[in-house]
Amino acid sequence: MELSKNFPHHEAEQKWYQRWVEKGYFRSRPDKNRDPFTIVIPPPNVTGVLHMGHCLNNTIQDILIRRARMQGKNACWVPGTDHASIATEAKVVQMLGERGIAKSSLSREEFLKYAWEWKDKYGGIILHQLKKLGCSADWDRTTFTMDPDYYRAVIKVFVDLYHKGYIYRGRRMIHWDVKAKTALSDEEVIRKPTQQKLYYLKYYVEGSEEFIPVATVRPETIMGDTAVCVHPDDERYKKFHGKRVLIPLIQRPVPVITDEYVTMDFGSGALKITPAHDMNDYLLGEKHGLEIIDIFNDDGTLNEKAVIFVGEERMQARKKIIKALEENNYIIKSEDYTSEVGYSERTHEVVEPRLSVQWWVRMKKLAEPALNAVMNDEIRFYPSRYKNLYRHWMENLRDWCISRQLWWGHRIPAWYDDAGNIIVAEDETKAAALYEKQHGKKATLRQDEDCLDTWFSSWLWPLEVFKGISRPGNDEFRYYYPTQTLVTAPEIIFFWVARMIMAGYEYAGNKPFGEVYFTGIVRDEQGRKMSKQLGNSPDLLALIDRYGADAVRFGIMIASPAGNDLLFDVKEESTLKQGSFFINKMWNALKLVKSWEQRLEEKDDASSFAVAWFHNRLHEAKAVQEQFFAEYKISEALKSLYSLIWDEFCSWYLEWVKPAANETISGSCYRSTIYFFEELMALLHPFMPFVTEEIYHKLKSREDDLIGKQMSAHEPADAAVLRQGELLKELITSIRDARNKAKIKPGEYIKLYLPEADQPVFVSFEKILKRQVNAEVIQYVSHPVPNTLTVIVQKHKCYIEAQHTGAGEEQRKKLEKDLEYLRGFLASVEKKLSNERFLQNARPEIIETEKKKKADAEAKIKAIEESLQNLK
RNA sequence: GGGAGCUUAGCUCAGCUGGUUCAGAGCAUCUGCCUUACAAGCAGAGGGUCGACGGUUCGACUCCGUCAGCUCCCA
Repeated sequence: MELSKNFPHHEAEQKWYQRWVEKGYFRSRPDKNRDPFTIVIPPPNVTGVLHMGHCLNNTIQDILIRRARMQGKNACWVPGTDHASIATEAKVVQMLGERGIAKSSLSREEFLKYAWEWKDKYGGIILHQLKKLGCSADWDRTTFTMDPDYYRAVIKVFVDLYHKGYIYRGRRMIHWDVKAKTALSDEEVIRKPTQQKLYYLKYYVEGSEEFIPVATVRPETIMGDTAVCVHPDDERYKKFHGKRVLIPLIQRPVPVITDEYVTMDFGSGALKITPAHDMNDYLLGEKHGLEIIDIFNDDGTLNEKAVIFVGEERMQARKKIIKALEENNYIIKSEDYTSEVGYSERTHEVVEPRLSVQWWVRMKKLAEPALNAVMNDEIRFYPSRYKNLYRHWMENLRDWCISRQLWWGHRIPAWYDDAGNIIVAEDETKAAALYEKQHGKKATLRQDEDCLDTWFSSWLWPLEVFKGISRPGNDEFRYYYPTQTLVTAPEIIFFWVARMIMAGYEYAGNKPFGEVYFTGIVRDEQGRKMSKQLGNSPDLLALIDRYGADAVRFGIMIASPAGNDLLFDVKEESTLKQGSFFINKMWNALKLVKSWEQRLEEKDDASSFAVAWFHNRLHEAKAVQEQFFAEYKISEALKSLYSLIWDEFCSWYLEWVKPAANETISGSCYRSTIYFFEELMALLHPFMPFVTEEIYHKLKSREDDLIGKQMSAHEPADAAVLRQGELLKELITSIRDARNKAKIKPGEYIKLYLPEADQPVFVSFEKILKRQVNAEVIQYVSHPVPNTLTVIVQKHKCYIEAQHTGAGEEQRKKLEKDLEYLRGFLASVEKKLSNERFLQNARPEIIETEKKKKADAEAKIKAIEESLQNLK
């Protein structure tokens, strides 16, 4: 079989993915004879296109799923997308805009028609991109959060929570996006330090020439003031307690109140209270029973309650009011001031705190079991430090605002009559019936216009992908739930992870997943988070096209320390190159091994030591893999495989067994080599599925596929053989180094003398050693050989004889350097051993190892001293 | 303002319950090789007083404290 020069990734990716799908490897059905291993994908936005974050996240999931599949588990990876109400609605509005249609000109039904049109056309592109990455999800299970069943499930949960008393309607202070005209959850608000001006305004005391200076960054809201607050102990203002002051320009009197909340040395120490337009003011207002005056319309313009500048947009109003205040001599001074200002994640407008009637979920009770589950490790977090963060959040939970002023999403199942009575039911018919029952009459009911927060549907994800809400207790649900592992970004621990846990306990009485692995955040080479806004995420499909999916997977995983952020060098693409070099290396190893097919001979295996050594090395590596996976150190696992394949297998093992130019290779050695190669491909397959599958098939013609291969369990490795292998490597390296330093040409043969006393140690790998250091002959001697280079490996003294051992100087320098180090080392060990307090306090085994260190160092020093003698 | 995390070779990171034959890996760098799988390679090498200062200890990269710098989450 002729092998191409390089691994043909385009062809292989297409070929194998198609075959995997056709043979149904990704498909999972309940099977009582096997344990399920289930992962639900964090559903990407239906508007999403593959970016680095997805790539990392889904590669990890695929690695876990493929590994589980090869370990005999019933691996089930459920894919899907999230309807992403705000993002999608924005896309649809944009599409309409391009067609010259204004959203306001459409009815809700018309708009939704366009929205579905958009979704059917562009939605789910990302799922195709995940296939390009090689993701082995069960595509038959693809779920969308607005699928009919899913939709009903969301509504059912809303109705249920409402009747249980968890959901209520309340006037609360919320973040308002004046551009999108919608409420935002706390999480959708981005806080950024912003340069502002702090104005000191005169609030004249009623009927007096005296005034209280009040500092504010939002002078346009003074018309909504309902008090001025000072610290009760503030001497400057004690005389004004109980008095009233006049709001500048409009002259409305408001009381002076006191509260310890005020910081005396910030600003003027006097705070204007505007309960309608500031979170803290609202709380203070509630505490002191203040009136609430809302001076804004929902688009951020001033309303008639503002009295002045009615109809002006808030930022314009600020400019105008400052001018008016200046003209009327109300401004004492202004100073620069930087503080955090909230911006809408979607529209980037400054968020307006606003009082609004919204739907809420009471969280406290739901949170209890969810907090306990994580704290007592029923659900494990990796890395575990997120437990602290989680606890802190769960213990300080606030109610969840779940209504959104959007059309794309799950419409709130609440109906109102003309008097404003509320009926919550799953559909209009049920609502009407319930209304009649409650009120004893029929009425025209009007459904709430708002939609539910997207997270109110995604918190049901692990439940409803198996129809756990719409068809509770069904077989699939009972088999797959709870799922095993959730892989997600730490930034959505509260939006999503915490709420799924709550929903899990509320609706299934059980956790939704056993383990949560938090990935790092992907950053660019400048350390900036990769984001759509910055446009610093590379085009993944282009990278996959250029380097291949395996190289991309490798590149992103190798750079991805567990739980830490990942710096991805987009410019150099260095880890991608490393990945494709690695593929090339394996491809060439394949070519080498295949070339032996024509040179087989059934004979004694001269390299049996190599086979025995690699056999043990492989089992040791398998155990290491298991350990790494158990701790979710996935990039460590990949690093160790990389080194196992490149260094141990290619650089050492293959070189040891490689037949010389005109020689044959023993059949048993060849078969072992093929077996090792297969095992290595199996270990690597979860990380790099395509190239490993290709090599697996090229190694031997076969019917089965690597993706479905069951991994054999590892056996305990023989430590003695492993030590022998390390000794051999060290001998080879040291002798080669000595050759280099003595300027012995690579092609030149040497004579190698080994210590007779150690012959039993060397004999098993003597032949390998001879070839690897290019020795013409190996002899065992009991005394130093004159006119040779000495190499000391561990405790063994070896002598090299060459035609011109010329530059003995290098050799001497090295030995002297080693000697110096060892003497220093010995001194420190001796010092320690002569320290009585050390002897008293240290554990016995520590003292033993120190004694051994001393003996070893002494032996080695002696050997070096002898060698130096020999050099003279 | 509250909370969390990070600071180890040029870069990205490992280093568990404290004990110098462990200060390590990969990439990058340097030297020598176009050796019949691979120059996308092979064989070697150099490079860090483990952010700063204190403390605990016989002994600290590893524990505690203070400080500095960076990042994230929340008010």
